[in-house]
Amino acid sequence: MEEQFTVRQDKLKKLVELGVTPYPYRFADAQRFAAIIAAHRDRGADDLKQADIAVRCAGRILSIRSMGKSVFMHLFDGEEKLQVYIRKDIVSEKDFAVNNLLDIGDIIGVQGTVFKTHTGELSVLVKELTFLAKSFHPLPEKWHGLQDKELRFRQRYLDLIVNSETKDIFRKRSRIVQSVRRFFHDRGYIEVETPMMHPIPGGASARPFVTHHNALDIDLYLRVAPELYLKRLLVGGMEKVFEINRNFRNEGIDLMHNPEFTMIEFYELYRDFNDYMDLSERLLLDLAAEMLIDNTITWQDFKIPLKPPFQRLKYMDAIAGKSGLSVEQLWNEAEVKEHIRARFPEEPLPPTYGKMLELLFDLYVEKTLVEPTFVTYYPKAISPLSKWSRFDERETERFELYIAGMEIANGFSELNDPLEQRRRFEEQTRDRERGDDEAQLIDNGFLTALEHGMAPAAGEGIGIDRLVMLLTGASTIKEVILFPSLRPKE
RNA sequence: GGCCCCUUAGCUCAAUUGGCAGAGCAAUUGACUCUUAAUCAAUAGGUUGAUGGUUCGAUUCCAUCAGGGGUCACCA
Repeated sequence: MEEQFTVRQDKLKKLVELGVTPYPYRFADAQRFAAIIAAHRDRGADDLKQADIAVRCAGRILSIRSMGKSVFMHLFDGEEKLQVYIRKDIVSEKDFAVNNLLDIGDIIGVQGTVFKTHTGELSVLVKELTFLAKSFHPLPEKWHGLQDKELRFRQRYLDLIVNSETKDIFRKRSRIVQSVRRFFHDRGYIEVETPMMHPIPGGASARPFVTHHNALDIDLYLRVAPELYLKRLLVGGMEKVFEINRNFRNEGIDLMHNPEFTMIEFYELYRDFNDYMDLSERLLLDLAAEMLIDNTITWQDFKIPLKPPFQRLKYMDAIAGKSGLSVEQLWNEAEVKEHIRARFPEEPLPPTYGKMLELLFDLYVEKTLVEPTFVTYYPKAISPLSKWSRFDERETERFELYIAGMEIANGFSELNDPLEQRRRFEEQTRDRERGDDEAQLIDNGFLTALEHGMAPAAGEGIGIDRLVMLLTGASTIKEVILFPSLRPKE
């Protein structure tokens, strides 16, 4: 422990005595291991010997097998492993002395020629060795990798060095985000950035984090959603916009939730929620084609084929189907209250009618929505930013997409009647007074924007972390966030 | 936040009803010019998460605390 640290510091001193620069500035033109392997993997040993191909590459030492006057090491360039072979009769005396002071975990650069060992492994015969960095700490064990979840998350760099599955997940995450971006750019959307700090937290029902701005001497809230700012852009005539960024919600941490999480929200003028269900389906199928085998999500115990068209199910029908209540009974607050009291006496009675419906939905429906399903026509009471349904004033043109019992997307025809929007906010204020502390606050700046006239529009948000979970099979949200929220230690 | 489980060497894991805390890898020293879980010989490494308690004796039993995992609640 302490001993390994001091031993390795001594080795660095000895390297300096040999004339090595302990922290050099650059090692340019290093080839990626993957490229070297791909270029020469299929060539025979004799062929390679004759070709005498020079390569230059760098990586972290993962293993050392020394036979005294010759040494094999595996290097890792963050992506692939490559074996290098150092012989006393080939490298300079100094380089061989440097080699003898190397530890697993150190980073070196090498120049040499490509060859194949007797067992056929493509390797680099080192001619020149460049010391690049010392590791004072030992790497986790090579057989089992790093198992301890806490260490994996707190010291993610170790996880990335030792566990290749971790690296795969984040490479896939990058590809997914890239594909999503391309999807919207290809359709003429422009990417925007709106404030992360809001004077009034809005756009979603959630508790915010509070911070303070000293110069203005005001409290600000980390945003729970960018929605109200993106819709201001719609008023400004930005016809198609999207933003991929973090939202912050002051809620619990579990398999599906991290206090900061990544959302894409996108909006388009002259569209409604039907258009956006179609668009969501297209996006999911494009991603599936790129990321999945047979368009099938493998997650937990589920195998879920993504087959269009996705099922569409009205919110109230969904609850009615599972609860035994009729849709008309569900529209009656007294009946709903009675049902909850009778069937779920242990549940605290929600403070508002909307919350009661949400409770029933969560208890009866959510986990059953394994196949991709658009739940549609959410009640007005729980959808303060959605436009009322053209068929039933009690409902809104809102949908949520569920896959594997997880909420993945939430979209709607945007409410663009400023007077109705103000009434909805006022209703939220009444909910808040009844004890719903997640009810939304009145954002007068947003209302003023709507009063200038907003064309009909559709909008939607998709949780990127959950999407990545589904597409990579990751079991928890912590596996798809590089540095998930943990209690700080020490 | 409630409940349940976990915490032993740098890492991965052992330890009989409560009876001297062990192994592999990593490390140190030595041998070895095609090894790849390299091999061989030797060595070192521990306040068993922390603090109290019970006991002749605690990794083991009890209490409190800390961190983590799982679950429930809130939420996406």
